[in-house]
Amino acid sequence: MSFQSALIKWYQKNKRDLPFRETKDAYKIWLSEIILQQTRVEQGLPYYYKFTERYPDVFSLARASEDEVLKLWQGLGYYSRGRNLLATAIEVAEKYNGVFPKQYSELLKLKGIGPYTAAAIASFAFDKPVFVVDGNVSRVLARLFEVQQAVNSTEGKKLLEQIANDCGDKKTTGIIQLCMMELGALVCTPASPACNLCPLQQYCQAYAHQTQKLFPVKEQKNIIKQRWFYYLMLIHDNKIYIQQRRGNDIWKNLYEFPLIETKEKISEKMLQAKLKDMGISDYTFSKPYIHQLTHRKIEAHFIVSVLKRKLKKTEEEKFYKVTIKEFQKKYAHPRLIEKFLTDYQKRNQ
DNA sequence: AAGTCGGGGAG
DNA sequence: CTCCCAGACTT
Repeated sequence: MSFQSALIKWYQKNKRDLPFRETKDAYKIWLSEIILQQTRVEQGLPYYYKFTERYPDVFSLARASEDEVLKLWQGLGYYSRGRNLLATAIEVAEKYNGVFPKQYSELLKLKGIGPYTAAAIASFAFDKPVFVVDGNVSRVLARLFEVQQAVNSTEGKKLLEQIANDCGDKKTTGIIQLCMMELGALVCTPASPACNLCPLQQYCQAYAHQTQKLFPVKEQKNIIKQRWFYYLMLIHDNKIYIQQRRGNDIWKNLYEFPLIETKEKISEKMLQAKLKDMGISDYTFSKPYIHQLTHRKIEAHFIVSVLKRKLKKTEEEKFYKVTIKEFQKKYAHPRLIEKFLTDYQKRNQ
């Protein structure tokens, strides 16, 4: 028996029931693929349900505002996916009459759709024989064949794609693709693969040599850069000041409190001077909130001040004013801020 | 080719 | 803590 048939057999018995596998609707498949980029199925699934319920088709999504989409996307991260989601929905609705293009090359032109997602849609929705190597597949293949090249190098990616394409013919590509992804997610996991449950055990070179931990090979270590955020929760008239983040930076287009970002950690005294310039004298200084990401560590403090009067006109115009409840309910904001607000409300109830 | 974009879960 | 996930875009 070939490893392909062993794999397919395993898949049919062990696959998870996932809603986006039960449909051929290109819209829903596209939506699921965008949500699942760099995101575990368990984490993305609630968002898939929310989005398909609120926006059952591409036209309803195309009618939404970006604020609305980002609010629904809140908590999932990589918010450019949410922005591109809307942009592409509008383009498909207007330029393509609401029908997703079937060709890989056409799909690739749409915002937020790269090589993986274009192939996934072409394969899953339109049964095209295209194979793509995602994180799961690269791990399975790297172990199966003890691939020495780094999976995140140009050379390694090329090689893996060749290997992958040799794994199936035109008829079996789609199913083999799904099988390998599922195997990577359920059995051939990064840290401690369940080789005893693996249908490919007898075909696996890494298993034969007990070198599972050495594969896949990766290059480059992560350098974690630090940032320091001082958020001002300024309360006036029972409302707080907020602004929308602009520029190509983390949390683009999400909402936040007025922010003082510094290149180094600064003392409370240094901050005091800055605040005094803004006319803020009476305030409390929160504990540090450490927001740890893969390549960023953000240390945030929250300065809470109840203002006796408005900010200066020039400052006042920079911000929106809303109640805390409105902010939480209607304005997409980072997890970090939501965490602070939860603590804040617990203390003040 | 390298840097950047989030958040959560596993180990 | 560190690493990784149904990757894509910018520089």
